[in-house]
Amino acid sequence: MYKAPRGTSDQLPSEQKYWSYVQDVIESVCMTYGFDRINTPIFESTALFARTVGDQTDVVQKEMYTFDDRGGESLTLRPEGTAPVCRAYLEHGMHVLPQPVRVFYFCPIFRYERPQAGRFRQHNQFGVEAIGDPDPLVDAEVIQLGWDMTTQLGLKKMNLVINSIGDSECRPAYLEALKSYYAGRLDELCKDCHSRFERNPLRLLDCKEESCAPFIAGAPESVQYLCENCKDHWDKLRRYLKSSGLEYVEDHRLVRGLDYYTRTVFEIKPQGGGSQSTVLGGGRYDGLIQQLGGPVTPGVGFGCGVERLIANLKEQTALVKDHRMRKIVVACLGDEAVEAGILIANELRGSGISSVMAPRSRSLKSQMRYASNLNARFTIIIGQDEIVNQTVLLRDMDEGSQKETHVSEITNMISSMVAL
RNA sequence: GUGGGCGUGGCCUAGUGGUUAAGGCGCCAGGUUGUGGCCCUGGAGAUCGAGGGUUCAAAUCCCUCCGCUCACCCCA
Repeated sequence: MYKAPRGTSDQLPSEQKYWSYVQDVIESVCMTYGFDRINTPIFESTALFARTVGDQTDVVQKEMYTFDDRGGESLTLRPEGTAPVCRAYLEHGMHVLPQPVRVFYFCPIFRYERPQAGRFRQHNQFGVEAIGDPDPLVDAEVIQLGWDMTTQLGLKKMNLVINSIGDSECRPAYLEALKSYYAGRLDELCKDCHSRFERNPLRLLDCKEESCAPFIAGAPESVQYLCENCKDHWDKLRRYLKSSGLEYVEDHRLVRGLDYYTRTVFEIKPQGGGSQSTVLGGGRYDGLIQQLGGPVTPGVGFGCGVERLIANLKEQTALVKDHRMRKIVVACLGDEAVEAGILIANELRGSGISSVMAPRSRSLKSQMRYASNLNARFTIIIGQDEIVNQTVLLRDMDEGSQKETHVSEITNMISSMVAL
């Protein structure tokens, strides 16, 4: 038996209401913030990600789905959404558009990881990018969009966490301070923190080991090492967030895993959420486009895990309406009736009404049961008598009542009743 | 990549050494002529994750592998 590959899953018909609900809300929120949709390819040149995400990051080191195509070119299934959008920005000369360019995407993301709760090898991300404006006002706008989306989805008890990790100007000094702080306590740190010390000191602040907690509490904070420009950016951002009434938590332990982030980083996660609960994460990436060979171009954005959004929706039992149209089932007795039934079903479809033929070579009882199991709104019954009279029986499955109707009137009649 | 838990019809579960593996949900069909939902009856559907071992006898005990799941690393 074939099964969906590890870490992937089918979005079954019964799940579709969540997906269309989330997509609808996302699209309308993005629209109100002036963000337009962009779609990029599902795979890109491997180098695009290796260069921007960072050679030393786990994403590049061990999580990319990379393959050579038949022409020998190394391609990679998109492991994140920002770099492709920046590539498209450059490729299509979007710097001539009014800046910042505001776009959003909704697409599958691939990472070769061990799956667990809230983590998959293929998942869907909704993300936004605002490219071409360094102003903290844009950071605030992007953050507010993300927050608005979660509230409009109906998610409660979410936390917005923000931090600033500086830029190429001031971060080196901070990293030095952090390393010298930790250098004296190396033998007291956990095994993972030893490798963090070497590979990615910022992540020392994110250790979940209890024994490391006291060191984190006393560690130097990046916001205290910000250079003039970064400090100004950080102060203004917070002022903008406050003035729009957004409640946020400053957390100096918040760091992000991708190398391209500068200054602002932020996350939205459910209160008391487990380990893989972050629903939305992003930040500013002022050096990314330059790294792609473009001119110095600032940008800010976030990625949001749609599966995690939906998991939260279900947990909070937020009401999500099923917008599927109820069906009309056409039940026929005899070959002649089937031919008449096909015509009627097609006529209904032509008027935008969902209609299906009941499975053939079954008793009427069985066809009725079928209609009932599909939660059909009406069943149209056609037998010999109806053929002769040019009529059908229209049965209301909710009321349990039925009446004989001339074939020429059936579509109008159903249209008016479905409209109710 | 590392560690824990778990694998019984499509789904949920009983069975923890002894005849044809049990039940619920779902599916299909019947309960007299062309009528659903409730009820009743019946049917289909499982090489008990796979392979090997112990035993007179294995879903049940042991080993290996595979899969799922949770956690770590890391991330949405």
